[in-house]
Amino acid sequence: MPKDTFFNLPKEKQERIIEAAIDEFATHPFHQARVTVIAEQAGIAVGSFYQYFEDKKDLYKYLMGLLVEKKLSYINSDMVKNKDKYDFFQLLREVYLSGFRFAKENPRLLPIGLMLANDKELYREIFGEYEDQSAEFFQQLLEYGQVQGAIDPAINPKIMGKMLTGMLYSLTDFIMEDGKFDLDDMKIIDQMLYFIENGLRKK
Amino acid sequence: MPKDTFFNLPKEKQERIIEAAIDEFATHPFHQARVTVIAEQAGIAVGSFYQYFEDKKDLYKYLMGLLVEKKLSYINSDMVKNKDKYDFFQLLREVYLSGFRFAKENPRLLPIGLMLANDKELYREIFGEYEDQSAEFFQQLLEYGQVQGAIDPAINPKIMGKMLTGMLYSLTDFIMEDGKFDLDDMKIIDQMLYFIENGLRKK
Amino acid sequence: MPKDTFFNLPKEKQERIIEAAIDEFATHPFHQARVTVIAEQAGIAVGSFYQYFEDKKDLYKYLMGLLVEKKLSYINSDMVKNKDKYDFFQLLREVYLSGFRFAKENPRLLPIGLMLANDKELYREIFGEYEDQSAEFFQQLLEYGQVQGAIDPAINPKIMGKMLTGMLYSLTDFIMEDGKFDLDDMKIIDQMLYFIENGLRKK
Amino acid sequence: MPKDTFFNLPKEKQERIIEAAIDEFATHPFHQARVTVIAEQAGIAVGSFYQYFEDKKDLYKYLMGLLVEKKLSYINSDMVKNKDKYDFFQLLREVYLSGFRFAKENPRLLPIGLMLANDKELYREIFGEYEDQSAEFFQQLLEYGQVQGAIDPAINPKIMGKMLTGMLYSLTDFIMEDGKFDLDDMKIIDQMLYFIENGLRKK
DNA sequence: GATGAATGAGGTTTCATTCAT
DNA sequence: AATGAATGAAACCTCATTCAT
Repeated sequence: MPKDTFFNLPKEKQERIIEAAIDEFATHPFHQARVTVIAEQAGIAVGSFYQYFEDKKDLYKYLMGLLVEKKLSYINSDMVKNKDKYDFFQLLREVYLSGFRFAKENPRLLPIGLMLANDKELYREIFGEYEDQSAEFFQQLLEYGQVQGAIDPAINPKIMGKMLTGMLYSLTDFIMEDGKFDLDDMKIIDQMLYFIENGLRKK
Repeated sequence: MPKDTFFNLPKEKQERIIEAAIDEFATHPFHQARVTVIAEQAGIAVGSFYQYFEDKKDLYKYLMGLLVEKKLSYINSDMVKNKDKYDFFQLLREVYLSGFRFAKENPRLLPIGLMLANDKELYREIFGEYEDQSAEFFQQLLEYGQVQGAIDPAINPKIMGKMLTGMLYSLTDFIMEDGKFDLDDMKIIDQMLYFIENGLRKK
Repeated sequence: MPKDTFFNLPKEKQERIIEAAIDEFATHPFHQARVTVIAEQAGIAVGSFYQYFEDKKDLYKYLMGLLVEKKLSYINSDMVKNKDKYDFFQLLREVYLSGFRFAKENPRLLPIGLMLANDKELYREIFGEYEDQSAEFFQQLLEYGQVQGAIDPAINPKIMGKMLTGMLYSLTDFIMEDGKFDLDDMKIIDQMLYFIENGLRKK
Repeated sequence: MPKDTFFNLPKEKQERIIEAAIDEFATHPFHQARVTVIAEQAGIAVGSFYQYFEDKKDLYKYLMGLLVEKKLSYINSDMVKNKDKYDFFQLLREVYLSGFRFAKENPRLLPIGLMLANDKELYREIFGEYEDQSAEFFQQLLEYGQVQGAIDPAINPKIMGKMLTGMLYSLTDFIMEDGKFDLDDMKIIDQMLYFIENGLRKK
């Protein structure tokens, strides 16, 4: 956790630092990211950095917290709360849409998350041992869908949960390569769901 | 490219070095991987390392080449050559199976590829600007499938190519988390294809 | 010398600062002692510290002055003034006793003095070039004792002055290791003097 | 322990490094001593330093080992082995003489030992919890002397052990202030022993 | 006077690469 | 070719001191 000194800073300055950090961490894996660069970018002295944060990792963890928090803020909480009022495919669409919107509006945060995912050691230090929640979430959604009768009972929720996660990653890939595609956003989502729906729906 | 001195080495020694390198790069991102460790592991002197390779990156690039080569060796070349004799879903199954087998038999190579994928700068240096070939390959396959009449014409090959890639990644994830799942291999592949087939087949 | 601002402070606050400083300097050699810790302990801001003292050394010097002053306050000034009324061994006993009482009642001050004694550079800056006064004092006492006829004339006052000093240090060592010995205080002093008296008295 | 690389160095270079280290540690307390200075003095690169030693503390511990070893080499091992052939005061003289000779010939090592003695934390790390062996040694010698009948039974060996240690320290002080005294060496030792003998001998 | 954030020089340590044998 | 010591450019982090309010 950042020290109090950080939170006592004017919002504007806090943001400058966070922005600088995101810039650095988005372009370099943790160990390659340099405190000096962040400080310089943010227009503060290196010494100040260490008055705000315990060390480089401290800032990094904090950033990850923000990322998670922000990501969660994108999902329609109303739908989550009343998920029994919605049909499986409506829920799925919502999940994909929220992931999509988040990625679209926070493109620089994406690579940070991805890099972390590939540094097992660091990942564990930050998120502990807990597993890829995404796949698990989809798995539960699928089980629920099967109970509802919307999903083909031949589908194995565990395997398919993983697959839906993989496709979600692909979706964010589109965003990261933005500009290279002339497809409009809705069309992408619709395509995915069209495909998934045909693949999963009970026949 | 490694220097001639490297290729003049007895095969056994070459292999020892490659194995050591794989070990190190599989557990550490490029910048974290240490030449010293590789040399030690391989039982050679650090100085020798630099007589075989230009520098750390040189070895890394070479390794990547091997990886790609090896990966390609897993796909059934007969099928590729005579792909017009096969039906779309047969081809797809073959691709997934080869990816699966490769991952299963070369588990240490997987994380290397993943880490590289997250170091954009390095990636570019090694593979240049050229795009995710996997997605493109699937895209072509899909287009071919549509011509053949096997694939629903409402499917957008570009988008779906990306999705099939994402699912392929998920598949390798299963292997990397091996032991945690009690699913038998064929079942996983079958499930995936069952789902994909329902999702894509012309109705 | 501390600035006026320090002396204008309420006595209570001055003491808090001094106490904090003693705590820090008693547990860390000068260069290891941290201004921040002292300020925090004393409940003042770091900035304030520099309004009271020129710098860290300033406080340290001041502390040393206090230490010396306090130490001197322990010797029976009446005896010093009328030292011709007393016999050599009475005087010696008084000196050892005062050293003993000082150490006993100010245990935290002892290590500060010891540490300083080992940082020649710093020592010189604070006490200048002037020599170990303790040894010199004992030397004079011994010379006086020889004149008096109490001390064996074969004794060399310079050498023996040094030795008496060394034994005084050993005495304070007993205090610093307090609790480890089950000897009662008077017994220690008596032993020492018994030994010294036998060693020195004119035969 | 220094790494093998250090011991593989030509003796001459090893010595240059040790000399440089002694110089630095003799004039600065551990935390104040700078690796850079040692390296520069020794005429090696900083990087080399770390190829020879784990870190600063590693070198320091090694130095301490040398010091102890050297110190022990000064005592007449023949006498120690056959100590029952000697009289208490002969043994004591030998101990003081060896301490004296060591100090005389290795004046720069003395302050290092003294500084360490005052950094409790560091001391513990290097010598563990074990107590001032010097005092204990003297204590045993005294007990032996009492059994022999040479020493006044009224003497408390524990207290007096400490005192003899204190005087030994004073003796080394003479050496460290060398040049300031016009006393010749033997005279100092003789004086001390004359005094001690009178103080301790059974009457 | 009081505060506590801001500063930056300086110290330790790492490691890719070069050099000398 | 083979070796492994030598090098030095970074990088992280600490903390006395100054500054601005």
